[in-house]
Amino acid sequence: MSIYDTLNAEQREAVFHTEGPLLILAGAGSGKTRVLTHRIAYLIEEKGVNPWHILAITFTNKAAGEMRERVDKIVGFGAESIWVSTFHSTCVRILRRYIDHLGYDNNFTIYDTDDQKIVMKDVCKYLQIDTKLYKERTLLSIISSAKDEMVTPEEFALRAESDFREKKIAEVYREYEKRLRANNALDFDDLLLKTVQLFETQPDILDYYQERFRYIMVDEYQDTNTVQFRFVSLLAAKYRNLCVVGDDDQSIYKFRGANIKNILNFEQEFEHAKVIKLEQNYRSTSNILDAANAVISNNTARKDKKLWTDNGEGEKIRFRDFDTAYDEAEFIVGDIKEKVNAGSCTYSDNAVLYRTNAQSRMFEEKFVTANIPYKVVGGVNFYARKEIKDLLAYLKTIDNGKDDLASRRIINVPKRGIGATSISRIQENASEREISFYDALRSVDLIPGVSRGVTKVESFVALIEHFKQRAEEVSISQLMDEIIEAIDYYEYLREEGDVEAEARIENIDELKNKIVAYEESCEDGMPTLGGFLEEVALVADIDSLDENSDYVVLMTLHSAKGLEYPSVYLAGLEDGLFPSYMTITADDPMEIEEERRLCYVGITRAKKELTLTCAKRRMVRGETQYNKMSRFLKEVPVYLLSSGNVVMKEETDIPKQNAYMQAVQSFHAKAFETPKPIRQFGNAGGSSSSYDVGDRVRHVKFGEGLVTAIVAGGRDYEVTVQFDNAGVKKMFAAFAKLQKI
DNA sequence: GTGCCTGCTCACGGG
DNA sequence: GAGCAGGCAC
Repeated sequence: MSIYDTLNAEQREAVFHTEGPLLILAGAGSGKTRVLTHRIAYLIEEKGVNPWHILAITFTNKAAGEMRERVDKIVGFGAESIWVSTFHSTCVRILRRYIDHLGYDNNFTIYDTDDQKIVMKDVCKYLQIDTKLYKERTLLSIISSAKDEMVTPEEFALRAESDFREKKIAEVYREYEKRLRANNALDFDDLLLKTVQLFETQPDILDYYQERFRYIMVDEYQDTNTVQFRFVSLLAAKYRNLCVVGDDDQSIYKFRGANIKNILNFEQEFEHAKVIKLEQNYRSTSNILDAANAVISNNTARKDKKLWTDNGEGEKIRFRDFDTAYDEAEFIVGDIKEKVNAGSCTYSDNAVLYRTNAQSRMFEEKFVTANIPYKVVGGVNFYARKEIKDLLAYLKTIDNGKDDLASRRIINVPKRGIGATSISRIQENASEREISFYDALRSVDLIPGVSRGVTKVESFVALIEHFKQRAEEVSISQLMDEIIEAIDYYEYLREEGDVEAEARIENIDELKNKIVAYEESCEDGMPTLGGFLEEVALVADIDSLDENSDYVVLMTLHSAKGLEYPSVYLAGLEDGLFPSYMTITADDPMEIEEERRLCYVGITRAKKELTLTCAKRRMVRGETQYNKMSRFLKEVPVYLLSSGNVVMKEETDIPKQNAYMQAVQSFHAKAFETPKPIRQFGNAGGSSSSYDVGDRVRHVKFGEGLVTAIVAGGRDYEVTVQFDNAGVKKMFAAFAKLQKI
């Protein structure tokens, strides 16, 4: 009996096919991680491949960690020399050794989204860009896509030709690049791009890695973008032992450049590629799977496949609709509490999934009130929090003074009386002399116009120099404590924001824990400040999920990819929220298909129980929205659903819409060609406030009148009313509070 | 230089 | 509803 006997025929085929390109189309829950780990074991134990020659790439550190753990379990010897890591950390490891060939220093810093924004702000100021016409966010996302597509600033400028706007953006791109380079910094996209540039310009380095990585495996292949594809192709070009695993139905990262063609055209790109489909699902009940299959079958752009399982039917899928998002959250929280109290499951068996991070707040409130342990994944990344970034900026400045953003961040935190004017003068001086911001601080007495701040700056420099000395003598955690002490950081936080201070201090404790964990994990080498900073730069929020703790997990559908739970709640299934308003109104029908794949991902996370919920009314950015139930809900066959105690009848159009909703919809049917999410108008109470052209209405001040026109404006509807005693008035529906009579 | 107020904009997803 | 730039008083 060998370990491979536990695999099914297709899985075994995938494991045994070790030479040449291989595409594994692995449906949700079809055991692809099992296949990958067994394949690694097979390569080493049966094919005699040196573990040193194996590279496995995943998307998150968490996935990498899991794979590493499972590989360690089945590979007896040499597992530690296999590279299992994310695209980004793989690239960082390569760049730390060789980026000097591209004119960077090997101890470059990595800029996160916040850092990018600060640089972009500077760039716009410098180029006198009107940030009303060109928003920083937009500019950054254009640059990001350009990098994903491997378009350099020069190429971007060429493509712009005579288009004024494009030319302007090209200028911004060039300046942004210049500044990153001057700061010896790379952004996330650069990590991939620079590695590819390195490979393309340095054949000997490429050859070294091609020889090293003779067997390459890539997980979640459907979410690779162009530059990642290029990276993998280059590495695999020599030995062609490339095994990619993916599911086109789970491609949900188009917005950050994922190119679904990478998987759809794999067989054209890599000649004689073997394709294996894994269609048996080991995760879910057949009811859940049938629902997933039914939904996804509405997509046109997909490879044909159908998941099946012999897990048995299981429970029906529960469907509940509520009046408000408040009721929805209350139901889900109460339901989980009931189940756990009855002893039928633990908290950690349950996950609540939603489309947007903003939806988490309502659930958080309810979980807190119900005293249920929970964890929200996503939202603000731990390392993006102000207090954490402040302290890390101290560490960065101490570690090497080259990161201008870090030094600038902390020079006046806590307040030292060094203001914006002094800071910009110092920055200008630093740029002129082509030295770093911190080096300029050291000779601040030579900078004209900063006389008043000189002593303050000097004492800041003395502080940093002192800690540089201490960094040589004490551990990182000790250093951290000394810094917090010296700058009286807790006191500073308490003065700043009263309510949040305690939460921030808790976060700092968490940071200290992470430092200690890093120090302990470095058994092979000395823990260094630089090493720690590098590690935290690439951490994603999802990486912090801990299976051993008992809490309910709340996260977006995007974060849930690759995870599974016995019981899943899919909340907020409303047109306008999920699928999102943007995709409904988009010209490109493919956008809805991407949303549908997201829905498919959500459904297939569930092993035993799936609960779908929606609310008629919810607050979105401060205003009440009325939404129809999601079109995806209607794609789930009615016979799979149960609604409360009553099993749904086939012919019922779910849910039964109340008179108000119908009225609102008929109004919209006239206002728009296509159905759109329904927004609030008239009074918020909702029962009988709808009116139409030709209706008699009552206004609180103007009395009674006749509605003569309703025009959709940007945010609201402009209603024209012929009042009996007050003449013709035009007013916005939300404010007018007109009552139909 | 700092702190407060106001008004404006933005609101999908993430390494 | 939140975060931020800009204006203003101290």
